[in-house]
Amino acid sequence: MPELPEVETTLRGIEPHITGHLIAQFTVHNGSLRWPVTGGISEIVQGQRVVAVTRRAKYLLLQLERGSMMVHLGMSGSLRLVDPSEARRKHDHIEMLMSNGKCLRYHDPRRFGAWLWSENGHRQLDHLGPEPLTEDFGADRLFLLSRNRKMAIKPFIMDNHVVVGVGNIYAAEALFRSGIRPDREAGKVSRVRYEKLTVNIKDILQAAIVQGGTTLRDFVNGNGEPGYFQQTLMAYGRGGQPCYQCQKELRDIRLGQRSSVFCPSCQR
DNA sequence: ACACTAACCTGCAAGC
DNA sequence: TGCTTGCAGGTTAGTG
Repeated sequence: MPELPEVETTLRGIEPHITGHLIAQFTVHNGSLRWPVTGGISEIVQGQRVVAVTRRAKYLLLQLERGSMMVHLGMSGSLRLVDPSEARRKHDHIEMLMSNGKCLRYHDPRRFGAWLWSENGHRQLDHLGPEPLTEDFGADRLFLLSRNRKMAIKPFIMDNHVVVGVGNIYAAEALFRSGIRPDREAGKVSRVRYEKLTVNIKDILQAAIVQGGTTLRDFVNGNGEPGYFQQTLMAYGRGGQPCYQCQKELRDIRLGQRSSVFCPSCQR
């Protein structure tokens, strides 16, 4: 799944083909997602115009005339624009036929994703921290929020209350570039190192967006094309292999049930 | 408030 | 060949 760059890539791929058009038909083939999607949703959204498509954290928001649909891709979700005549694949759970003839298909083998309709906002968005690529996210915030926190720094920067959009891949990469061990206690990292980390988080996310995201197994953008950022990964997925900087063997430890690769020599 | 675990589900690779 | 195990991009709900 999709971290922030993959969601942003998806947004840019589908937005121009969706915005301004009517939802002609909305079909739920399998509504057993994180929260059940009932067939009744179809009657509500059909006939409504898509006013805008935006992103908040890893959520996509389809703004309709009388409310909004919040879409999350979970771990294995993807959205693709297809010709309606194209055969539906296994795990294509939801499809949205637009008045311009385009069909948006939601594919999600693990079904950790979500499609939620609301007329007046989504409570999931209420507690979210700042967007990483805006001025609202800076080193001061990381430094202040981390004081007296015993938690390891990697789960700390992956906490959506702290900052959104930093998932397992980009957390590992940002810490590698910053020379910070992922298991370092968040409250003991200096302000100077948080400044470096902040810059690296922003740089990496931005670079990944430019390259169309990271495709590990099956991520595709709105047009079915893969991303290329995986060619840039220095740490993620490289446990046991030599560090590109010092040739020492990269270690793979578990933090908060997530694999965390780092270089014991370059990261302290 | 904080720290930590288990859970949701399918697919795939590795090991026996 | 098959069976079992563990792991995978995220988030929430529940425990102390």
